[in-house]
Amino acid sequence: MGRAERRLTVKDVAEAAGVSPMTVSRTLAGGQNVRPDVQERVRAAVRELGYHRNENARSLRPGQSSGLVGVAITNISNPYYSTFALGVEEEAALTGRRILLGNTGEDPEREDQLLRDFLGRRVEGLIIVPTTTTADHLRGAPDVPLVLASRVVPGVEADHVVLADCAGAEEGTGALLDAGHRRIGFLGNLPGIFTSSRRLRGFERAHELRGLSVDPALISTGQQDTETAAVAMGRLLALADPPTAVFCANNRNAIGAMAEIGRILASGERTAAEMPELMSFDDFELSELMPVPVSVIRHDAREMGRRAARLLLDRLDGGGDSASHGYRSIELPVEVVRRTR
Amino acid sequence: MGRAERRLTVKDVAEAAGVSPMTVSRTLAGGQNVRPDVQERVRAAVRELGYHRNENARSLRPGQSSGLVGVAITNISNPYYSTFALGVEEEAALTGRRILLGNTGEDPEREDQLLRDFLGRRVEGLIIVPTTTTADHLRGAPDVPLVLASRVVPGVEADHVVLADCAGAEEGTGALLDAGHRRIGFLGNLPGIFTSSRRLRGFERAHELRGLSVDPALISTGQQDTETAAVAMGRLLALADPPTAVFCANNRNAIGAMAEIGRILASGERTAAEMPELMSFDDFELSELMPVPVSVIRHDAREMGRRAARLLLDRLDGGGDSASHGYRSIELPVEVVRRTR
DNA sequence: CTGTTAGCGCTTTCAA
DNA sequence: TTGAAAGCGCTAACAG
Repeated sequence: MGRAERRLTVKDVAEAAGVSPMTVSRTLAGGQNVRPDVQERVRAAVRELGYHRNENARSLRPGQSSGLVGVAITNISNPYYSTFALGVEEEAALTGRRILLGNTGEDPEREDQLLRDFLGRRVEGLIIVPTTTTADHLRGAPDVPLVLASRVVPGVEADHVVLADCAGAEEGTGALLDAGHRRIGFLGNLPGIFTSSRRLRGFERAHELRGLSVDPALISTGQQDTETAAVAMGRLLALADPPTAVFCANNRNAIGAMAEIGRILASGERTAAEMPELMSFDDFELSELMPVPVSVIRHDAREMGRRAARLLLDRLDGGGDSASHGYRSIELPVEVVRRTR
Repeated sequence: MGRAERRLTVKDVAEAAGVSPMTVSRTLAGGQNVRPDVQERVRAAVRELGYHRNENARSLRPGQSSGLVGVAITNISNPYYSTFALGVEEEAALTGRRILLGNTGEDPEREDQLLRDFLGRRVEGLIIVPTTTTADHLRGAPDVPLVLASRVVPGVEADHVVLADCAGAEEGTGALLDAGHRRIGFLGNLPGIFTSSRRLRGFERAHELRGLSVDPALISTGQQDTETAAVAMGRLLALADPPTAVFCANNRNAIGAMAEIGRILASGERTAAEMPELMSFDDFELSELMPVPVSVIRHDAREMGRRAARLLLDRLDGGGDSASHGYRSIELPVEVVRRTR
């Protein structure tokens, strides 16, 4: 119904309530110094007309904030990131803020555009999962607080929350090695990505600590989605001396690897017993029901979102206090859940 | 570095470039009627200072739009909705718009707040997955175009895009019945929800068409998450005469049901052969690898997001033209993928 | 307790 | 081609 031709303003409400715009403004701001009966009249007019104040105009006044937090993630449809976004949204909502969400798709240029746009919309702060390790745009400008999540960019000083990538990968890999595995494959995404390289380092370190070497032929990186991960898994399985276990550095690679295993099982060429077991950095739903054992390195993406938001909100609301201490760094723990045949 | 103390304005740029604010504005708007060399000077100053215009102030002028689309979904962390959001974001980004994302958590009150907030931020349009069938807040006001997705609210006239819930559920259920199943369980979310009731209707209709009746004891609704779905599944399995197949009306119920099956298998009390097979409305990753066959009713959430965005953008950019014809209704097809033992 | 004035950053309109 | 003035909707600061 009633698509208002002209947007309503304080003036309209003021007129309807028989008061001045200022009284309307004060009432809407909480009602300080406005007689209760007048407040009631104003609120009635607001309801009647269906008025809601223009937050953009409001945020134009100095000292008024936009109530917006810019969130840039690399892939909304990855459950890991969407759960992360949920955590940010929840925490931001607690302070009455909304999130402006953008998808970078691992494209530094899109990330750059996104950030400029966010700033243009006067977000109070930024929470981003950076796409790249070159960070000119990040270093360049942000005149608002910035929080990095999941990945850190060298040279950019900012609050950040990351996972215990290296330690988790080392522990998970160690569990496989200690169980007797000697040929362990590695599937990861782009090598330049912070989490990737940290997880690979953990993988390697577990070997080193035990005086074992890693066969480069078993390492495949660069898979960003489940399709390419499945192809990479196929290559590992086709080796003359295939791995007896495969470490998947994220859920995309784990899902792809598992799908490839499923394909081979369905073809009847090999049995589940002949297939490598998996270790997945990132738990995923029903991972416990797979035809081959899937151990997982579990963590809480939602909590990571909440913590990232907290870091930001502390700076925004904590006043000069929290702003004074240096950049804060949070490393969230991960939990290795081992599953065997 | 350089956290600007005072935000930069056109004036600062104008001063730096030795021109008037208007010239800066014109240059940034595309450069109509500005000498090329002057434009270059302005752009240099913009780069130099790291200026970006205040979109909020900009959108204050009449005729200027905010470039924002409000998106309210019920649960970001549900892959179905996050993929939907991705589709919306992609399509909106094509026209230079951003999405303001909010999570309602199936709470009508939060939805209401969210919409008011969105309108206050002068979104150009709204795309929402409504939480409820009572729609006073929806009918009430929206002075911007509204698109409903996934669910429709009776009495609210708005463009919408939904799935072929009823037909899909009927086809899926029919496939089970035609395969000889006579006791089919049903797990769904809140009965009041549009998709739920449509899918239940399809389930029932498949029975009716074959002259079969549905045992009410096999129908369980109200499960919103995987935990409660697992409990409900447990109850079905504990019946004296348990179902031989279970129809899960969405991915949350399917995942929960499957988890429960897995738990029982792990306990060794029963074998996979003794477990019901599943029919899931919503595909999910690796559904083909489950210990019992999972047939899926597959659809494209991302496409639904894109289509919803298109409906909205057509009204926004299509001018009075598209605004003239009545509300448009899109029903996206689903595909039943049958898997058997 | 209430109203008036002024101005946030931007751009449309009009004049130079 | 450029600039000056005016005002979008709102609210601090200052009257009254």
